[in-house]
Amino acid sequence: MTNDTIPAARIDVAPEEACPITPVVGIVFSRWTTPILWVLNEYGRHRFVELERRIATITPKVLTERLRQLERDGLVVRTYHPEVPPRVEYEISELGRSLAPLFASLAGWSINLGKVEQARLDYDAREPVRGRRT
Amino acid sequence: MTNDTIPAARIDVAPEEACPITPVVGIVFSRWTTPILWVLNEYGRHRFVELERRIATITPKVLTERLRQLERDGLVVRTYHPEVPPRVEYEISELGRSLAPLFASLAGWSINLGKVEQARLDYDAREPVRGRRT
DNA sequence: CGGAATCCACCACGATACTG
DNA sequence: CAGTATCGTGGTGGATTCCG
Repeated sequence: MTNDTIPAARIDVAPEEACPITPVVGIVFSRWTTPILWVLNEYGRHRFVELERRIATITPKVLTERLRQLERDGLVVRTYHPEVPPRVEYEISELGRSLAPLFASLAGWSINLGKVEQARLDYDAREPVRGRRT
Repeated sequence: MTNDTIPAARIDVAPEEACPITPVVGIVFSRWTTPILWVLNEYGRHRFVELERRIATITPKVLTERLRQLERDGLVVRTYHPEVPPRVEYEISELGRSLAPLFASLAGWSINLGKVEQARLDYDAREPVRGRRT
């Protein structure tokens, strides 16, 4: 505990981000990951096509990519059943499940979506006044 | 509490997303918004350049864009002081401040980053076995 | 200082095949 | 069924320049 530990340093924070949660956001909230994790968490194990249908607007290619990434990050578990026809199942991992309270929090914040919508209307209503001074 | 509330409907979920938190994610976790909100929430009101320096890797163009978006969504308040030289200050709004617990949750989940890293190492270690069957 | 305007590069995503 | 391969594009972000 001598003073040869980090010398207070500049407050410039990390070189990368001024924000400690950025890495988590990158992992958990990159495109399509939330619908996938939500579905797996909420409705349990799914086959590929089931996910595809459940999410509907995702293409198989992108679904594959995202599932790979989630599997790699340890948030999703992939199980291959060597049958004919082949069957693959995806389920949320324990690590993935640990995100549940977070998701619940997020869902809870949804009650504020109306305020956001209203803020947008207000903003758009007074913004045509070009120049945006004041 | 009669059964004339939402008639069960199809479970096909929303047409857009199979996931109710997607809208919130779009608003709160789009690119750069977290560092900005985090800084404003954590360190209070900032001038444009201060934010620029604090975040460091962001370009003024993108910073402007994101600040506009956040202002429009009611998460950030912009105050213009007509002086010479001009001075503009950004601070988090009450609505933005309501995200604080969420951010704290996220920050708390950071303890799992090591597990993610380990999962990646494991995955990469066994993946060179091409074919990815099993 | 606090931006706006312009130009450009990249790649994530979508669409459309095809396969074990 | 559960993907992979290939191609094309648009939209986002970076770099640069200029302005009130």
